Amino acid sequence: MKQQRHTRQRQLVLEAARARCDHPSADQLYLDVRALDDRISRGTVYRNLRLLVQSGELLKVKVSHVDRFDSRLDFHAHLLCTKCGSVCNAPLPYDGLLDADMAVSAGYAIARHHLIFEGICPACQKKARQDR
Amino acid sequence: MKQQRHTRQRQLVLEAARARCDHPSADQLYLDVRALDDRISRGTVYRNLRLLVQSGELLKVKVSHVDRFDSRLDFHAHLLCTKCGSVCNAPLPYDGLLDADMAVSAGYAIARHHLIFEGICPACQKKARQDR
DNA sequence: ATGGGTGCAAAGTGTTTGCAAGTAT
DNA sequence: ATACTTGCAAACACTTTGCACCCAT
Repeated sequence: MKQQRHTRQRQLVLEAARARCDHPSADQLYLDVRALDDRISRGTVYRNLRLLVQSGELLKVKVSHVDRFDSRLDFHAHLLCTKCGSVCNAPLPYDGLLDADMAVSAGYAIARHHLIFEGICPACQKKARQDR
Repeated sequence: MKQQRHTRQRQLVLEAARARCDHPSADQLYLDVRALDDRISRGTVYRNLRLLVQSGELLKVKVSHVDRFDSRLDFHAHLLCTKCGSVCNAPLPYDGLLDADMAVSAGYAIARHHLIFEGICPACQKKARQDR
């Protein structure tokens, strides 16, 4: 991998990602950074996000068709609200044994697993009750 | 939901999806159907896939940024090979208890979960050994 | 000075949609 | 006859990329 330089833009992107815990999309981060530096471009944000994921400073969360990013680096499960689209961390420890078992039974060299719960978040449930 | 009609094109799309067990993408299905009817359009394939998912005759498999489809309708885990991009069914029973537990501990109304293992499939492992 | 990084705009990829004509019911 | 469906092409959303200039090392 090629040598990474320290730039103001990359720093801004990383800080923006760390400032959020709602697993923001690239575009959300672009808007956040844009509020601090109105000259930064989308291309730069996307490029830096890719670099930051490559160097392990961020993780990509694969919950929907759009890429989302997470500054929390330990593996963990996610909760996706199918109503409002929000993504939260799930209160559940990562089960490495699952990977080991699957490696044996399927013959794959398992690196990790993704576990995503789909449902309605408490806020949307409450709203649905009020609207009734 | 509006009334669904039976059309030759929809039938072709459904049969094409059922003929594969590798969780094909919309474009792969388009190519398969296109081989049988060279007048069908991409738009029609996409539209019918959406309708077939809505009516529960197919499931969308959310393993990557591109939509993939599955004619197997029971919930099950998947294995994604990060080398060749193939997707297989995982030999693991669906754990409904996990959903019930998460509903309690997170306060979500959980509908289901997605479990995706990432790793290298046996074929790619073998190829890697040979290339060494 | 060197070569990675930036801003911009254009291109790419996968999917959806408006429209006029066609067809299942 | 009605209104859902089709083929086509244009539009869309999200992401990547080519280029000339810039700047961290």
